[in-house]
Amino acid sequence: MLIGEYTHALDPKKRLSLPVRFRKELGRKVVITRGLDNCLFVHSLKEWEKISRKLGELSIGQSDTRGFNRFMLSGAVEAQVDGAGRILIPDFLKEFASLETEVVIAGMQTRVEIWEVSTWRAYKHRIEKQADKMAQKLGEIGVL
Amino acid sequence: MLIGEYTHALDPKKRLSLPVRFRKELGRKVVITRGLDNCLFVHSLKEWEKISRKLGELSIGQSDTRGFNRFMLSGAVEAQVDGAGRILIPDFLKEFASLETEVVIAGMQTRVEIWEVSTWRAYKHRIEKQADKMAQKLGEIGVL
DNA sequence: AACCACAGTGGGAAAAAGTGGGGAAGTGTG
DNA sequence: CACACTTCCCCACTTTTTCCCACTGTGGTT
Repeated sequence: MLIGEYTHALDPKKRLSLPVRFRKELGRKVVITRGLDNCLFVHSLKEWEKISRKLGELSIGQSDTRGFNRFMLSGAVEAQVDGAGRILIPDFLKEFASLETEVVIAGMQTRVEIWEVSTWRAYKHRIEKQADKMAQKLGEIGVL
Repeated sequence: MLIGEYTHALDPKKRLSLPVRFRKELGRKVVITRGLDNCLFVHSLKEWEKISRKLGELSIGQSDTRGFNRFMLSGAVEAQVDGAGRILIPDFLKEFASLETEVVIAGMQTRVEIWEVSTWRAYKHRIEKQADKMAQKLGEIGVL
């Protein structure tokens, strides 16, 4: 289960070490794609196959589907995990997510997200303000 | 059943010992998450599985659902209970709940909550006041 | 009252995680 | 073909985490 939040450094060589807790589940090869809300998605190869299958099933007749497909697929990159548990972030993805050197790596159950730390903070603040909504949702799923 | 209120110390290594009364029910592995009103939730692995299943069912298509999911999942951490019955609180959760060294651990039936002692006191005062009001009202209408 | 058992706490040492950099190998360009 | 540049593999350093053991105070028992 990919969960938790970690802050790591993106080094000058654009390498990013994955948190140990994620390595086993992600495997030695991952797929990085553009994500939603200005972050990157990282999937294990297995998960990615599921996703690409689903994308393939979507009708290509609709232009918004076509757009979404291009968004996901054109930005997808296979990345090898090196001996130290790091992956290489390609330039265009680094730029897409406005990554500098401090980066947040967040587990989202089946995928991992990569955020520029400042973007992440801003996003989180926005979410945390909506405590009432959150309480409602928690109630809906039976936590409270 | 997790009930009762305990005050424990969060040591410099960010370790927090669980009250003995909770240990059996929580098991050797727990999941800590962000909670409401500035506290943390601690769930047994079993309880957490229920929650994460529900979370997984939510679509990522809607932005508010996405936000809720990110709040819950990125804020969740699996924690091993060590030989002395302690768990490790990650930095970002410690910060989220503004934990210093004195911490309140409260049983809430199916989950445990962790509060910074000052936050807890403030919250309790607020609730107690409301309780007075409520009791008064109940009295007025002849229930109590 | 002395004793024991155990919960909570603290600290030292070993192991591992994260990070940084050198240099070989590979790629593309002029 | 030579050059610049990126990628990959390896080693090394620093900090954090993990594991283990020991101290203290409390509550209960003999």
